[in-house]
Amino acid sequence: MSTGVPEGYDPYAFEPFAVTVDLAVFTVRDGRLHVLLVERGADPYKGHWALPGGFVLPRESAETAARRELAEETGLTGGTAGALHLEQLRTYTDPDRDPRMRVVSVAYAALVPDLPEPRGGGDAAGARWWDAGRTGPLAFDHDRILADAHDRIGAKLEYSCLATAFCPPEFTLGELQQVYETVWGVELDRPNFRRKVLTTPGFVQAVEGSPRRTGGRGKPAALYRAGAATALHPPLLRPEGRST
Amino acid sequence: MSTGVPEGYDPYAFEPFAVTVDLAVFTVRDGRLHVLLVERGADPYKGHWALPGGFVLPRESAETAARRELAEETGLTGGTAGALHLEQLRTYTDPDRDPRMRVVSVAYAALVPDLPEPRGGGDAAGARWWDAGRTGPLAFDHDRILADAHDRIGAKLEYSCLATAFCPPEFTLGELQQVYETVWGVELDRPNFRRKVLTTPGFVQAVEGSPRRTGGRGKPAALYRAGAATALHPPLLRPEGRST
DNA sequence: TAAATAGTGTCTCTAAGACAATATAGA
DNA sequence: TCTATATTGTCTTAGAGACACTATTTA
Repeated sequence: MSTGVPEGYDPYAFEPFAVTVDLAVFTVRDGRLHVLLVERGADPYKGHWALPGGFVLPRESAETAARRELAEETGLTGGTAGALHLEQLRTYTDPDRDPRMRVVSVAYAALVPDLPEPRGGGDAAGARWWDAGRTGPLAFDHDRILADAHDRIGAKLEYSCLATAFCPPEFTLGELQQVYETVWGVELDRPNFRRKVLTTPGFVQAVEGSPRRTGGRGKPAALYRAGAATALHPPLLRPEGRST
Repeated sequence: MSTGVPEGYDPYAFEPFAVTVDLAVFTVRDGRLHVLLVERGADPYKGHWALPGGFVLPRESAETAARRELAEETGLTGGTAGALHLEQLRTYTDPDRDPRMRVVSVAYAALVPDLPEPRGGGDAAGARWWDAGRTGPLAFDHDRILADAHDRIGAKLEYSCLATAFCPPEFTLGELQQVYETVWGVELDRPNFRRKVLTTPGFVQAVEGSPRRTGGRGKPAALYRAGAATALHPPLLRPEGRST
């Protein structure tokens, strides 16, 4: 806004806008991308599943509201939720996107390591992880938001170090590779992936003292932590075409 | 929003949010990136320069509002403004970003070919193009929005065909190269740039009948139109580091 | 002619793709 | 042992960087 409020503008004169946040919370579980959904306990869309979210409070920024909702829905402590990767995706403003009133929603994508089942707090009837590719039709325009979020995450993996946000503090290169394969839906060559990750300065950092983790059978893998870098130069491009 | 409006929620019970759009309209002029600013005619920030923008009307999407404001501020006809590249950037929601009331603003970046001076319609005291790197402190949080917009445009040039949006319908490769050089603030090798553009399928399309345009002196350059592609594979990376 | 800009060709080098081979664990 | 996973290494190839050289215009 910039051209000034119209002379004599009264904030209460218009039908007010409500502002909400919607969250696409992703995790990688069993080699599939999962998203956190809540079951709606009231109309409209009662009984449908939807992205978690809620109203932005009068003295709150959208990001603060998003972190608050995330903590409520996932049962994470405030400290943990505060450290998660949260990224503003875009804002959905279609005048008819909510049948009750004019609601503008700021959507966020959040990436979390594999977490326990959510407790389903707040006013939702239930909450659980869904395979991101096999959700039924969601409430409101949430199918669109979910698709946009998946696209964005996939694109960001190419040129950022974001994939580590899906991993626990210490992880193997195999786990990191599985993040890429799961989000992109492709298979990558392991030696080449390894070379790319290790030759990108600051992407990952070896855990000293060579601790190793067993992944069942096979040779134990070395552990790494996320490095200091945030961007990838050059990017780690998907095998085929891209989006957006 | 998804967890349902609180029981008995009254849209008028809270202090309402206002929703606005802010536009970072860029063009390349004289080898410098320029942005369209308007001078504020009323408090707050009276006399300061700001990004053009305005309120989203009750039955309007944010993008519709942005195109309407763009047409008003630039004096473009509705048809022309409707075809311009307009990209939602992000939404700014700090509770104190406007001293008058709670205003949430959806920011857009627009790319236009070099245009005549704007007529400064609407309620702005004046409107003109500014060198994007030499604006004074702007009103509200518009310095931040402008910086974010510049970053985003620069990043998108790498992996999209967006640069043609800065060019007229028919353009030379030299003009296209200057878009990259201006937005990125670097110099590119002409033969290499040419090779990259011409070997990327669908980036540009030669204008048949070999019409040519004189750029003063020197050999006339061949003309091209924007091609059908929207993404660049592989991307056209900046010489040095990246952002975001 | 000189200067300016457009366009071509070529050599080099980086990094990605393909994939063979080796290492170390559990069954 | 066999199987599974991790790790190393090597050959090939696509594409970017550097830059010499040619072409076509105006002054």
